[in-house]
Parts: sequence; C-alpha cells; structure tokens
Amino acid sequence: MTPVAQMKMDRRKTFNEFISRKRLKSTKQRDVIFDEFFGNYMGKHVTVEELYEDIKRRHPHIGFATVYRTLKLFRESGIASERNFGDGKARYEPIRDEREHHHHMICTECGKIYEFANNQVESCLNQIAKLNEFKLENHKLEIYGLCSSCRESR
Amino acid sequence: MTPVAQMKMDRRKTFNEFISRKRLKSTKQRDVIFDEFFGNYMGKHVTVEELYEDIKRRHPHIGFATVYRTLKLFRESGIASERNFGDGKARYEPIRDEREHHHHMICTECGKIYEFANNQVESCLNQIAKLNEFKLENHKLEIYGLCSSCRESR
DNA sequence: TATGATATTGATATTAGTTATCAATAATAA
DNA sequence: TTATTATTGATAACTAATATCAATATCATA
Repeated sequence: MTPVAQMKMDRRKTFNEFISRKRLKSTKQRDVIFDEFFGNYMGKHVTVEELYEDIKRRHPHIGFATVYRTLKLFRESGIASERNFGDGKARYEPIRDEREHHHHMICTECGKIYEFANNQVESCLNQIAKLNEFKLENHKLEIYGLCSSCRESR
Repeated sequence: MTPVAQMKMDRRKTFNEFISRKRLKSTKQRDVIFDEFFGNYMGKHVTVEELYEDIKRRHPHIGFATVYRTLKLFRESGIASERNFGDGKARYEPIRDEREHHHHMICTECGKIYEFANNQVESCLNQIAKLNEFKLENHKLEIYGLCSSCRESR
C-alpha cells in the first residue's frame, strides 16, 4: 500500500472513531465528501465553495450546507485543519501527519502558498507554552512576503 | 517625555508622512480616532465595533464607516496591525516598536489573549525566508490552548 | 426485521462583518 | 477666493457563515 493510501485509511479510522464516540451517524454524503477531500486535496488549501463546486459535478444532490458542516466535522475530529489567509474565506487542508506540524509562506503578490516545517520553531513554541503554564493545543504560523519570482519582477 | 508619549509622536509622524505621500487629507475625524486608538488601546486588540462605541460617546458625530476606513489607513501606513483570532472579527492593535515583533497565545476556553516575543523564533523565520529566497514582509504566529487558570478548572 | 428515537440533509432564511454608494461637505492647491 | 479633490456619514449591498425546519436516513433495541 502506498504511504498516501495508508494515510487516507488512518484518517478514515480516526474519523469513524470520532463519529461513534460522539454518537453521530455515518452517511453517504460524508463518505463522498471524505473521498473527494482526501482524494484530490492533499497539500492543497481548499475553500468550502471550491470543494462544493467540485463535488456537485458528480454528486449534484449534495447540498452546500452539508459540505460546510462536514468540513467542520473533519476539523473537530482532527483530520483536517482550518486556515485563514486573510481573504475572508476559511480554507481546509487534509492533515497528512499529525506529528509534523507545517506552516505557510504566502506571497502577497501572486497569492501562492508555500509550505515549510521547522523543528527548531516547534521546540521553541513548546518551551514558550511550558514557561507560561499554557497547554498547547494548536498553533499557526504564517509568513507574508514576496516569493522569489515576484521579487525579481519588481 | 515618557517613552509612550514619544512612541505616540513617532506614529503620528509616520501617519502624517503617509497622508502627504499618498496625497490624502488630514481631517478632524482622523485626529480623534488616532488619539483614541493610541491613547487607550496600547497593547490591546480592539475590534472596529468596540472602538466605534467608545468614540461615539464623546464624538457622536463620527460615523461607523469612518472608523473602519481610518483603521484600514492605520494598517496601510504601518502604525497598526490587523489580526484575526478566529472569531470572525478583525482586531486592530497599535504598533509599539516596529523592530520587536510579538505574538499571541489565545486561550480557547476564556478567550484571553497573552502576548510574547521570542528572538529565537524571529531568527528562525529570517533564516527560513532567506533559504527560500522569500522577502519577508510580515508574519503572524498564534498559539491556541488552555491558559493556566482554565487548565486547573478542568 | 420492524420500530422508535435521533441525527442528518438540503433548501432557504438569517445573521454578522465588511465594503460600496453617493450626495453633501471639508480640506487643499492654485 | 475659487476650483479641485478627498472625506464623511447614512445606508444599501455584499459575502461568508450559521440557523431553521420539515422530510429523510441511520442506528440501537426489541
């Protein structure tokens, strides 16, 4: 099995456990949204609108509100993260590896989003939280600036 | 002169320069909003609504839209920063020292916002940007979790 | 398997934050 | 002073997100 397929299965398991722990129900709609989200949006940052439009093509019966609610469930269950890059729309991203937290560099010129991870930053944050008796649940780090190509064309 | 008064004067100068550079006009409303914002909201994270309500008491003639637009100008001119802590409302904060970037710890239970600064994190970010040929313009770091008191009462 | 309880769905209404509109007015340059 | 241009403030419009609710699907239990 490919690592990606394995990952997808792991997330599925996590989500199923979440569903039964919270006494929720597993539905066809949630299955479809899960497959679409984890099948086509790994490493992407999709808005609800975009995902809905995409799903509608092959599943026109699935409603907008359901996509909204399901993405919220994905976040709650810890298999997706919600981001906001300042354009007013929430973006969702499948979580690949819950241990390795990654961050974003956003080009203010072309809007491209680059990802990076850094152990040193992570350990700094853990230290800071510890020092302030803060129980770290989540964190977000975003760098805004000019990417190399936009920099040149200035 | 106290350091705070000095800082306020510096921001005023920066803003005036911005105004004349962009061929904008200086108005009584902008003066009032500047004084209120820099007089009462140092180290705070005020929403437009809150600032408007506060100003309205002594200056009932000043409109809501003007406060909005003026805070945007403050941000554009570099004397205020805009933040979003996930509750859907933009928050504005006067910039104290443009060299020392600080960050936020947000308690997911009580909503309190704690600030911190860390040189090690800053230099990490500079390195990362350099490595990726990215011209760093700005960055945001937020830690979400439980503060010490909320942690105890669980 | 049938039944009853309960969660979900999807269409749509509502809310909330923000931005756009525009005529009246104020600030600035000539 | 006059002409030009930006600003103001009331309000409308817009947009993302959430709430509503009757119909339906899911699931636990008998």
